Amino acid sequence: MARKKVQEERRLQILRALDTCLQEKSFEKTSIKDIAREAGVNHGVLHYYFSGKEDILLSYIDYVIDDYQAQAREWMGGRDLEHYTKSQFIDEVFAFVNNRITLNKSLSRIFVEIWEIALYNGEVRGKLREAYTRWVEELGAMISRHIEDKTLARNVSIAMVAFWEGMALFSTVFPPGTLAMEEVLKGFQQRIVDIL
Amino acid sequence: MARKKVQEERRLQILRALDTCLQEKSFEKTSIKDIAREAGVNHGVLHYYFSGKEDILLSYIDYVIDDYQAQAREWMGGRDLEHYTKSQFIDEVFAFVNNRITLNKSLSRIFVEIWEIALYNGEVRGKLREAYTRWVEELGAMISRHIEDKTLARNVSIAMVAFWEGMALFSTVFPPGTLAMEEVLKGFQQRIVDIL
Amino acid sequence: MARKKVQEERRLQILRALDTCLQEKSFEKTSIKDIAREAGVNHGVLHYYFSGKEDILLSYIDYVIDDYQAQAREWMGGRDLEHYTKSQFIDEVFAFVNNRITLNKSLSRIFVEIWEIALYNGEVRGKLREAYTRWVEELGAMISRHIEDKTLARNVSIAMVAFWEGMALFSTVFPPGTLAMEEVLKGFQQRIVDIL
Amino acid sequence: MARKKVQEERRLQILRALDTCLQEKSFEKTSIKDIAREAGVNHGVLHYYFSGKEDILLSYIDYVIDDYQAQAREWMGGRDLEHYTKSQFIDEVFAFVNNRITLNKSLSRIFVEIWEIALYNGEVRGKLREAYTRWVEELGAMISRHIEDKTLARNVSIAMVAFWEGMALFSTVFPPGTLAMEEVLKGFQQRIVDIL
DNA sequence: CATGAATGAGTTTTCATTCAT
DNA sequence: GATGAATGAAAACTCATTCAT
Repeated sequence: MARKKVQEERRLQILRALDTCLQEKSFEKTSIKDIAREAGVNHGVLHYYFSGKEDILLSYIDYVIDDYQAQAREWMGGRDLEHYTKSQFIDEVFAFVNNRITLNKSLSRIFVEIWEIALYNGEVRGKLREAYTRWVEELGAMISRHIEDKTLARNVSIAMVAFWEGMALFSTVFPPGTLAMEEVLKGFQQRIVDIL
Repeated sequence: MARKKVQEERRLQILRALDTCLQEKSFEKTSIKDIAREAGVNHGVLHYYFSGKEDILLSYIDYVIDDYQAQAREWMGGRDLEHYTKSQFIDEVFAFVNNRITLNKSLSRIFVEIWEIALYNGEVRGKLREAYTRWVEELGAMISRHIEDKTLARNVSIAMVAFWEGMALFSTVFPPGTLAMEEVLKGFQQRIVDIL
Repeated sequence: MARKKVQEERRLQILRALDTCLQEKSFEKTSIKDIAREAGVNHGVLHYYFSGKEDILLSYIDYVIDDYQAQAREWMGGRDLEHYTKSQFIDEVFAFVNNRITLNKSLSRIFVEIWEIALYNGEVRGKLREAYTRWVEELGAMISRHIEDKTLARNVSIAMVAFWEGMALFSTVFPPGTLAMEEVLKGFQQRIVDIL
Repeated sequence: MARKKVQEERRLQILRALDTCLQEKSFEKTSIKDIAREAGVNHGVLHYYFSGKEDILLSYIDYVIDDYQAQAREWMGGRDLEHYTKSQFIDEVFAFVNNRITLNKSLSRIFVEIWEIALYNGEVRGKLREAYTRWVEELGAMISRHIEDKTLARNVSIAMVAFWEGMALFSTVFPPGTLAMEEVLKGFQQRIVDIL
């Protein structure tokens, strides 16, 4: 039991180290030794806990996706969505997404990195597809409470996620303040209110 | 003069080869020899025409951006935007962007690759910033003809580009038909019509 | 005493595991962990019972040689060689050697492996020299009972062992039935009868 | 043309370097850098001329086998076997094999190494099988000129090769003079004369 | 005694780059 | 200008061995 914990902790330590490394180098350019150095462990242990660099990557992606899904669950659990009015609901959703995702620059960077890896790696692509599908579906389910047309609900949720991702993309390239990100997000939010 | 032309042709040949290579491997994993093989030239010449791998990359990005700006100019030149009605204008813009950009999967892949490189490379980031800034501005200028509020025009154009980019991102991960891309694009287009 | 037995049993368990491993990988490519896995023990204990990988090897070679000498002794002990006729004797010797050694493919493989190690390892070479010397001498002694010329007896026994080893070598490379091994062995046996 | 020559020369240089290395270390323990050092070239070139360590090995084995088949051809070409008497023929064959093969200690070492590799490597095993098959067949064809029974001819040639190989094996382990190698070989030769 | 986490030397391989021809 | 041979740095990975628990 204690053993398992130690193992899991070590793995997390390594994944967190990779997370840090990715803020300054691409995964491709990040060497096993870089990660080890950042984690403060011998590079050999990375091969002890993971079967190779690809395994680290895949585990890392799971870790990132799990983490942000946990955040989403936590957010949902913390409020009584059932009794929200339409605009209260939208306010809350945007507040959450804007602050935790779209305007979270370091998360956005990580995701751009993952999108790129997905371009050439089917397994990563699968993970991404699954994560976004779930996101769209859960958002769609929430929207459905405020709208009749289910197809519209789904399409709106796809559009919302696409828009958020596009904005996140911009946040990695434009220095804060350059693009009127907040304003644009607010404008978009207003349109969504109008639609629902 | 002729000399210059030959040189320029050789460079283009190499950049086109890289373009092909990027459809199956990341830039990082694409070797100079891969590009040379694809271009049908000896790998040594790549160092004659370019100062190194990074130089090829930078030139390639210019080439890609120039190419798509040329397409945009050609499109704009080919029609009399001045006399378009609002909805005609929007129809045309979406038709162009959807077909040539958002749903152009191989272009989207290239751009995801470039976005990722920009994450860690200031020069590339600059090129991207400039390209998107220009895009937003030109779109904003066009929109301005149909709307009073100039700030709104700009914000709408930012939102449009962000949305298109998000959809392009999705197109690289979701098999065609999985997400109701066309429908979502059409729905979004309708909202833009409503706004203007 | 009991302690010693347990220890000895553990060592044997490990050596038998190595024996199994060598059927599919060279000693060089067989890792300590491979052996441990095969033996069903933790790899750490291999360093407890043996001083290192080389020590395992040396012990293993002793084990193999001891084992096959034990077989020989058992064979000799089981029959009254004193009263055999010349051809009875030859029949018996060949029957034993052919079945237990020359045509024992997995033993032959092990020996090829050991011969190769002996090429570069003086200690192993010594063990091999000693084992073959003893074999030649014991065979020579048996032959001497049926022949006057002692030098001839020795030379014949050397030739016999060489021939058997050569045939064993072939058995590791030629699929059974490819070379007419049995027939050749029988023909050779006949010549030996003729000589004695 | 000249290019090809240079390439072939370089490859040979590397294979000869491996040959030298194998006199003191097994192939497994010989590193690419060892071979490069021995050949007096940068280790990178080994990957330029060969696709990897296995390719070097395979090429080397071809080189060794070709070399010794060339020796055999040269030997055969140099004498008028048609007009030899039986015992002249046997004399010559043994003289050649004894000196060039069986008692050529460094060649024997190489072959023991190759036999061992063949144990675990199907491609090498195939090469060995082919080489020995050819050897047995050519020897059998020569013997057939002096004997009626074709099956016997073949079996005798198998036995001869097996015996020679066994003796070669001994030569790698017993210091010269320890075993009465020459005498044994002479005795064996006499038996062959008797048979034919 | 047993375990398994940790170490670090060593191996093969890749590749941008240089340079003589 | 083109060619391809050569260089050397750096990467991922393996593994015997050590050692604290």
